[in-house]
Amino acid sequence: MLYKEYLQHELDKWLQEQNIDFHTQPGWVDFSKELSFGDYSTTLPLNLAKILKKSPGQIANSIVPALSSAFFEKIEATPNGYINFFLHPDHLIQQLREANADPIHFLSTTTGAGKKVLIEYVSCNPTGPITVANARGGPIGDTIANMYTLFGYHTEREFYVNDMGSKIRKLAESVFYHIQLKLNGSAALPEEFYPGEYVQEIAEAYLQEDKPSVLTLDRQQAITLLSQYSLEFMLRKIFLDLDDLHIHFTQIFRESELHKGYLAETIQLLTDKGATYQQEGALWFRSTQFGDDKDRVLLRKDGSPTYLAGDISYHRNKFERGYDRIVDIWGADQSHQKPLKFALRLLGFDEEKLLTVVFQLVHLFKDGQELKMSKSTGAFISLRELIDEIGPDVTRFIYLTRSHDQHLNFDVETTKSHDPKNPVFYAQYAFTRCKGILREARDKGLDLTFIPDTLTFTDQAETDLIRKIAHLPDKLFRAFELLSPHLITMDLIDLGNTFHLFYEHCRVVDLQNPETSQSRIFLVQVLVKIMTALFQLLGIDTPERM
RNA sequence: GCGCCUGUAGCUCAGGGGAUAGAGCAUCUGCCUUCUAAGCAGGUGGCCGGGGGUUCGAAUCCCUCCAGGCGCGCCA
Repeated sequence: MLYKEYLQHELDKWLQEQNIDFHTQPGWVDFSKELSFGDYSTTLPLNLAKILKKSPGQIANSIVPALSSAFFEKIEATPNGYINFFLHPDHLIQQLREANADPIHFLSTTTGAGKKVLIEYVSCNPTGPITVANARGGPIGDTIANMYTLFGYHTEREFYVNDMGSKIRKLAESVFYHIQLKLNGSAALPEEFYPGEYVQEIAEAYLQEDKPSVLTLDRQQAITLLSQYSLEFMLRKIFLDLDDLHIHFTQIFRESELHKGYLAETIQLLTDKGATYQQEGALWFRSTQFGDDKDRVLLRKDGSPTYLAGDISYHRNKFERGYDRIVDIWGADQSHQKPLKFALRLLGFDEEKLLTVVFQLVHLFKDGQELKMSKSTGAFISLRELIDEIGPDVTRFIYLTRSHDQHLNFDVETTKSHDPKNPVFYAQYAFTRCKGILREARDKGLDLTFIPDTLTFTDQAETDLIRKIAHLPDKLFRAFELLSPHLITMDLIDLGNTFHLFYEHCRVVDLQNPETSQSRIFLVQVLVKIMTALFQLLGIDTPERM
């Protein structure tokens, strides 16, 4: 149940009845700052004071009588002008029962029913292993996609492969070098070269597969062959690494698909709009017309399309596939957002449908020194190394604790030491404690399927936990609106905290007090279901024991 | 120089113009004969980068300065 939405609606209704030409703003109904202020609070009276020329306290007093509702036990106007809403205990228990019956339905809404969303993420260049830096889009994109699914959207997850660019050729040149070195004992270093160890790995894998010796081919043919091979090799590795983080795609889109006339057609469409011009042998997009810093090249002197031209075509294709919403998860080093959106507007697409989540880059430190990562120098920490050191759960959790527009800094040493104080364990431990309680209950012969007709909760720690559960739908919806998975992570830590408190205060399995025991077992079972759903959203495991 | 992001406790970070600025970690003090102490309770710790402005009210919005990151290719 989304109480914020409900309350905002009620307040707007009151404003209308009073003929006050004023509309509430989303932030005006929010969770109360502390438990003594109830569950939800509004600052509407404070905002009305000036218009109505009355004190906020007076206004609060005049609104309260109009707001009676079965959901709330108490609606209180404070002298300083807040209105605090206290959820009714009976209603809270009703919410618990609903959460138990169908946790997914309890947590979500059907906002996206019948709608289609495409979400594209990671899409790293297959010119090397996926690194700690470019993997960040993985957990973010995957969790956002999970949220869309939760809220009823038909969700497609896409990985875009740049299989046409010069960087693939550079990789092939590098692999070719190693093959020549291996077979001939010597080779000329190509002008463009990737120094990483993985390049040798590709060369060795190629030779092991008993391929016809590339050395008999002319250079051009050899490079073409090796481009293909290296690309597929790296893609397999990337998807294997992502698989360990439980990241999967419903489809892969290859840039080469666009080069069968679609890209040329897209450029023609832009030209038809008068948005391109020829200069110095290249075809330019007149993006300054829309406020861009400078015009952008679409077709180079040699006639080959730029990355931007490809991406405009790719997004045109996304739009033409008919989604209600298109989400791009981009690293901060992607700089062509502006001209891309200009082009799409020009092509007649609704920009509002396209949401771009830009995440800031990852910075690694060791002994206080930043480790600079670069594929071209071969210096980087691969995602694989990180997963091997700290496991997939901690890896995902680290990526998901920070807001995407926050730089992600972490120290290699502290992260590699598998620190048991990592916050992911705090939340997971709460979960395993729940599971421990249920095991104990079962061992003592209690019936876990039994749901009492009357549930009684008297301890403060119990009601606090129940209230936290009741607030979750609002919290999740907020995380969804903002496409901010890290808020879910925070909620899990918060929920864990409230549970640990409950655990200390309230003995659950207690044969001397069967009624209290049954109510608490029910509560723990609901919590298990809720936490499972939240961990699933984050793609993090729910261990039985730790 | 221009554009985007950031600056909040010792560290990593939450915080939708409103009530006394929060969490985890670290540190100090207590708590295991009871469902896992990877926990709980309590203490220490803050000119919310500086300055100005808007407002009844600013960590939050605007301007400016300082500091850091990223981008500013006929690379992808």
